[in-house]
Amino acid sequence: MMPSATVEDYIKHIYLISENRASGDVAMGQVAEALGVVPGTATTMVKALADAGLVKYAPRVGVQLTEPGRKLALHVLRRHRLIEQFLVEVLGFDWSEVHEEAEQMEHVVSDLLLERIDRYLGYPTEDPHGDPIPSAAGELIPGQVETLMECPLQTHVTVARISDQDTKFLNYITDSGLNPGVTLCVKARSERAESVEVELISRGRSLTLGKGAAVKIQVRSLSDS
Amino acid sequence: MMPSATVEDYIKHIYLISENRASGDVAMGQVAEALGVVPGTATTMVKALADAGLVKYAPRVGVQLTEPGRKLALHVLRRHRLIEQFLVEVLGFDWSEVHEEAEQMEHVVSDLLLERIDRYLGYPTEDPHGDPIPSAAGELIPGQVETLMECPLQTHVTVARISDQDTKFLNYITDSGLNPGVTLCVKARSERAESVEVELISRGRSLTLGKGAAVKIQVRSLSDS
DNA sequence: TGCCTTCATTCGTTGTTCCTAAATATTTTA
DNA sequence: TAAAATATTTAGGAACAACGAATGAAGGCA
Repeated sequence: MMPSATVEDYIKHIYLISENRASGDVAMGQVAEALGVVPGTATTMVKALADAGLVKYAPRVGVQLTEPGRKLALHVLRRHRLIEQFLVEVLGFDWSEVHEEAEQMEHVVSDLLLERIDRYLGYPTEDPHGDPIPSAAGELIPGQVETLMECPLQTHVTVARISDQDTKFLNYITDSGLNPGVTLCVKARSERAESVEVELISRGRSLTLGKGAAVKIQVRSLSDS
Repeated sequence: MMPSATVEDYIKHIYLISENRASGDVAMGQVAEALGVVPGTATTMVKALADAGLVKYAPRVGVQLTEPGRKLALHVLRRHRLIEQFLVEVLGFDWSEVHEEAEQMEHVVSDLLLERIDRYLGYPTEDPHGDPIPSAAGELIPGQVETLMECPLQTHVTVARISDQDTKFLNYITDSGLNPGVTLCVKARSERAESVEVELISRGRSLTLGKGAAVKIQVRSLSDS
């Protein structure tokens, strides 16, 4: 039985929540919030997912993807990210506006079509936001990155990934010249003031970001691969 | 309110059925058959479509698209056919295998994406089967064509359109060399035997078709535009 | 220890969407 | 005009996805 779009969304969000947090279990509250439903709804749905073998559910503890669940999550993510990449690379979409579109299409494109898209794009490994694209086999190379709040100071780094899909935020990123691929250097950071001062190398400009924005910007040291 | 995929399918099929037949009204039986439901279901659904203002429904007479209904039908058809064209032209699909894929996607692509696809393709007027693509404004140039059962004998004509979406039939067409664009000449026709003898000009081969197949193959005289 | 707050679960319901089966009604046709 | 073909009505049901409110559990704090 093909999973419904709703099931795919639940599984995808559970994956995305647990991806960052090290702990294995995702709290129901987080699931409910991510999906925009009341907690009771999430509990019911997650139990159904457990019956379908996609998650392991421990009442009052949380939920965790099983191997089939993880496979499904990566499959959905692969569809989503390849579609985003395609929209940007081929159809000239702006990277900040592709998310909604991909959100719809990720539930209907066939494996065959996805394969063609992948081939057409030359088997890309990242989407326009810098997010890694899972392989058809269901593998994902995480790509080690640090946020602007953690990376070394006075070092050249490139923007690898913006971990937020909000169009407004992405537009801000574009306007500030912080797109993935751009080289920059963290000049100073103040934990107390919760701010980071960044120099954009190519533009020779500096700007200061608050912690909230800084943690969403992931960078890679230039020395790496 | 956005029409559901089911509503779009009903409207699309009502359009396609009435497109060929001159009479205004489509019988409920035909609607039911096209959608693969029992007649009662079609009646109920069509009444809902009438409430939504998409069709005019006369009990025991039939159903007819209103202007909004026609607009919607052409909009869906435009999506379907542009997607098919895109899959064939850009992603290298075979024209016989794109129908199912487009069937899914036609319900989710946004107007913006469709516009980009249209532009990317250079504003095509026909899909891979030779079906005309309605304009964004909801206009459709019918393109006058005749079937192999009607066209003049001993005249060079080109295949304009195959009015069947069945993969097996389309594969047969491909194998026989009767794809849209191919030039041929009807040598003889027998109404009684319900058969047509056709010569493929470029291949110098002849073949005989039954009436059932012949009426699905639409041609255009070479003298026309 | 025991209460209180927070978070989660259960339960009863709701609402949509789409469908079927079977009885009934109307038209057409022979 | 009766039989055959078509439609319509009625009653009902399954799947899906959600909510609100009552209940329950667990950890923090006095």
